[in-house]
Amino acid sequence: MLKFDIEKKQGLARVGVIHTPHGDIRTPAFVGAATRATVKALTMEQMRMLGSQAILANTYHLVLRPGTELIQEAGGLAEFSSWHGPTFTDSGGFQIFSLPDVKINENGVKFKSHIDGANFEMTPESSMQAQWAIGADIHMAFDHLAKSESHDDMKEAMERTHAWLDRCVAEHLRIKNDFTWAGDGNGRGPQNVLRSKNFGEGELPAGPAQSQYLYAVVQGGTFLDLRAESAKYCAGKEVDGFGIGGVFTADGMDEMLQTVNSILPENKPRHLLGMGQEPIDLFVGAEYGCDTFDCVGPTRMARNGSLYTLDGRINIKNAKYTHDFSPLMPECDCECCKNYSRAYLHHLFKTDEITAKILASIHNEHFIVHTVSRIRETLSSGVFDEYKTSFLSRYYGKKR
RNA sequence: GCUGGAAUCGUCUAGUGGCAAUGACAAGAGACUGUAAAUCUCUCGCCUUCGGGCUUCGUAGGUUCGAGUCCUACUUCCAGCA
Repeated sequence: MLKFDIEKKQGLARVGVIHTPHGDIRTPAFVGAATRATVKALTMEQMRMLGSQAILANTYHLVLRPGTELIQEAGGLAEFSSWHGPTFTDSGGFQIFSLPDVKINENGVKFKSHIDGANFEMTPESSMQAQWAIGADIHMAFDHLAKSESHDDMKEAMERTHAWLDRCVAEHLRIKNDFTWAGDGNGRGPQNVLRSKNFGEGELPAGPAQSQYLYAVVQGGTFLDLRAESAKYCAGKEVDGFGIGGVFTADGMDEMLQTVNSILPENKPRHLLGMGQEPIDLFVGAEYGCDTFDCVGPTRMARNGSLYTLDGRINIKNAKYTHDFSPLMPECDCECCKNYSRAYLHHLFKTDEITAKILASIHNEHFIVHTVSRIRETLSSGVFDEYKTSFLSRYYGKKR
């Protein structure tokens, strides 16, 4: 069982620590989206420097390239990418929702590779196998998002997700029991080499067996009855934590999370899948009991020139920043804000220098990581409500 | 000086007598939430009550119902010959 200590609670919100084989995650925490085993435009060193505690890669992308065998050969995702910290993998289920030409049946999903059009199939079982081979600390169950917002489609997607969850749990436990993960016990080393348990006495790996952990995914869209049903279903399963999926906007998220997180067992961590582009997502998410977040928004916004400041996002490409020699965000202590001006960033973006995307990504990722860290600190010290009010009123100004 | 050729939106460029006129870049702005995204969308002669109106393709004339497209002259640039 994944170890999760709760240090402090305030309503549904909690401050805690998730203990993974690759280290601790002090929650609430923002997990960097490293879809293809890299956070776009950033090195792992830069991720460490800006304060990131964990990364999340995507099974679908890694299965296509470079393939799970190679990652296994490298010693797992952490070794391969040199991210020597906690790792998550998303199941690939989200691709059902985001790719065209997807055929879904009860067994699984048939995709066409977006790279070369090759036929590709993923099932709950193959997703579990791939995630074990990739070797992230925390895996997501293979889930299914609805094809529309209607209650019928949401219900169908939820029920399929539940059926698949049972198969994910069974396969996860089968792999866990049939194989052991060898390592040095410190979350380092070749712990990601799959080995049969049936080897001889002297062949046992030196360190204690490492494990990997599974989160169920709660679905149900914006319908509270479905969310409640899904939360109840997932809560009853032998899983280590929960992902909350299918959320696309902060509108109504408080009520939805209140429903879901009141049902989910308190002693297991909860990950709000894909949310965190807007600061309000993180405040509401943490306030209503989510422990970790991931989102491609911060780095994508960065590459497209949309940069966070305490007064809201700005488009650094706008002409008004041509002569603005002030730091992007004076209150920020990231490498970008400490060293460079808005005018310089503007110039880098206008001339399409790759440095523009690097510096912007450092800042945006730092901004979001740091904001969630502050959420943790203020929850811990009991001034979360004040922080939330002042942050959001300044960030969104008259818009809210 | 002679002989050819060329002059179209900030730049380069398409353009058969029925075009406010092609494409690219530049410029201006917007979008982006478990990444097919260093991507995508819109605007880009002036005015508009969004129906349309007005002025445009080096300059000035001309032919024609109609000219960026044909003719004449001029101006500038390019090439070759002097």
